[in-house]
Amino acid sequence: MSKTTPPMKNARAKPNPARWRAQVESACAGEGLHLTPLRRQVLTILAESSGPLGAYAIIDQLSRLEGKAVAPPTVYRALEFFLDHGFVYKIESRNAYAPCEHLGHAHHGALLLCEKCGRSDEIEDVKLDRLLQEAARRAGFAPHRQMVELVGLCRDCAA
Amino acid sequence: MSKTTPPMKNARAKPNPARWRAQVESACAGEGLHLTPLRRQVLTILAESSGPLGAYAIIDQLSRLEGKAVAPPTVYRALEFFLDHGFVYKIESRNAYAPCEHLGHAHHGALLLCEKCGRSDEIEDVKLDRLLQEAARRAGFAPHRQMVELVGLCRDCAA
DNA sequence: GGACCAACTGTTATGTTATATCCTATCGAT
DNA sequence: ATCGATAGGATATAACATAACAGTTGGTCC
Repeated sequence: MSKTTPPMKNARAKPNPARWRAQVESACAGEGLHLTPLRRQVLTILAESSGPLGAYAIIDQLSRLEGKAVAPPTVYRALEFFLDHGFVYKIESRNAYAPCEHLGHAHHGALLLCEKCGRSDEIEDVKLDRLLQEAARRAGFAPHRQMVELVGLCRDCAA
Repeated sequence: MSKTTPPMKNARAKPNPARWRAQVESACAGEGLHLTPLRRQVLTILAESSGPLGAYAIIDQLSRLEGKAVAPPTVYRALEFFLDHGFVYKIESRNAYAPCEHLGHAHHGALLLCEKCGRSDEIEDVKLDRLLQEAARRAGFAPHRQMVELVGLCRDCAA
């Protein structure tokens, strides 16, 4: 098994994997999106992971679950589906993927990435969003997608 | 030549490549940093590019300049040097590298990335930084490095 | 029903980005 | 002169991502 972006050692479990799954399921049902068996598998893998996963970590896990080799495009396509609909976000600075809490609110969250335990927390801050929008506007820029990632130590690891 | 993150087609020239070079030179002199011939070459390549460059675009250019193949670690090591000292920033969402304006001010800038022309502008916003710091602190998080990237259309391309 | 189209998945191959490892050269300090 | 520290060369490989094409399924239209 290759050494791909793993869920880091001490990463704490997601607040509520089951809830996230349920939210995605209902959102898909509501919007007529196809939550196929394959996508459901990936959903489960992401939900049950203790932290953000690299695409190849997902590929490895899925291969185990399926009992046969799964090729990269299979997983990347599932990820694309989740990304497109805002169910998952990509952590650009790590090439990793994680469940997006705050499904409703057009996920503009900022990411807090612990460099010790690998944990990834999402925070919402309306003021922050407004400020970003405004700063962009002043520069004549029309933003479309935003990424805010803070790398450092989480509360637990700072101690 | 491989198809690596190029300087995008219409990317406008950097405000002042020469000034940036001079700033880096003087900063290195001041802090006793070794600005070796190799690093100087990479500096020049970055300064003269019309936009952010991928590592392999730098490798290609450097290979041309040197008249012989340059291996990836050579360039990655030079980039690491510049990144460590805040002379260059990495655009995580593009895997590209660009000169860092605002050398003095512990570059906390936000990046405005035009998805049409490829241009990358850096904006400083003290309020934004404060807000981020504060939001992190509220979450018990001690940030260390921050990345703020907005992808969208720049003024010129919006028209 | 049969023709068709769109969405999804499988498969193979390849492209792109980044690092590990080991070795050599240079230079200043002991 | 030796030694350690820093820089760079060379080889190999790891890690991340997409292109291109083929097969399958499920719906729609006639």
